[in-house]
Amino acid sequence: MSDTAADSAWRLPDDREAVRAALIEWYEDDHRDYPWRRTDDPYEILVSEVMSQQTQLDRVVAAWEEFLERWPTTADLAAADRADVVGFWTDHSLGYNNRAKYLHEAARQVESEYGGDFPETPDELQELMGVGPYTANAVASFAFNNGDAVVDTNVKRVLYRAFDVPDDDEAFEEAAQELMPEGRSRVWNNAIMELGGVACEQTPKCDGAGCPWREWCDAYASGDFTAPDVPTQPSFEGSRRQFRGRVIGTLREYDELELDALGHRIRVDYAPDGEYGREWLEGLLSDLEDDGLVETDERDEDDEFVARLRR
DNA sequence: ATCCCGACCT
DNA sequence: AGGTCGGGAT
Repeated sequence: MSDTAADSAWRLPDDREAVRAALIEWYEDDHRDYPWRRTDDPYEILVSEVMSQQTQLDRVVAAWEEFLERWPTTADLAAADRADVVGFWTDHSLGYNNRAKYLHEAARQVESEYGGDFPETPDELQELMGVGPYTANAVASFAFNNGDAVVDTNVKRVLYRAFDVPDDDEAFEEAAQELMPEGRSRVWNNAIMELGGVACEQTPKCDGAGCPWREWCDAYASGDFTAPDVPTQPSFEGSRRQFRGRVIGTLREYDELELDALGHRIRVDYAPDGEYGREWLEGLLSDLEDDGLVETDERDEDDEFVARLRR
């Protein structure tokens, strides 16, 4: 048998129960008190997970509360106009508008396919739009205490440092699952992500945060706190994403807008026949249309091409 | 500049 | 397997 990354010589401490107990005790003793940690409503959990996928938690709190005040249940959200949900997303600077669409669509799925009651297993949850392996396990865990071990960038960093688990998705899955105490996914997944969030950060605070795993941690022993590579994103300034965001933001202010008018409002160097002109803008709008965020209309009479937010 | 509790489509 | 998707905070 070859010594691939997945079956290389990592192993968890023998004293596994002690490792588990130490982390859970550490978490229960003190942790950040985010409001979604005090609910077991799967819809409220899902909203928090989707919002926090690429947005800092401290900025999510207010948005989460307002979102649930406006659309308290999946039935409310399913009945909403997509333009309003996307608008809310933009107003609260929650990033990727696609996620607003996913959430809206997922709410409709829960209503139409599950009669308003969320499915309770990770596999079923993954069928919901925008819900992948991570989010499915998070919702199953935090709402139903019925998830498998979550593996996100925090968990990877912790496992990589503490137990020398190689930077390999299979290995992370296996190690995480082996470590999680059976039937305790709610507290466990909260705890291990909290560890990655407040102690085993990019720059670790082992002693400051009172890390409960110091006695077992390979990195703490060796002083090597290298972390798995997280792919760095290209700069946002001048990116395509930036202009997508501007299109959404601009179309919110108008019922509909003609192509050139829109172009001039999203970039100062817009020139209909230039490098960033109609052709470029139509490509952008075409993608936004495929994403279900925008609709366009060609009017034969005056040969006018208009765009508006999709309802 | 870099960070931030992934998922989708091809 | 790789490319794409926002934007505020630090």
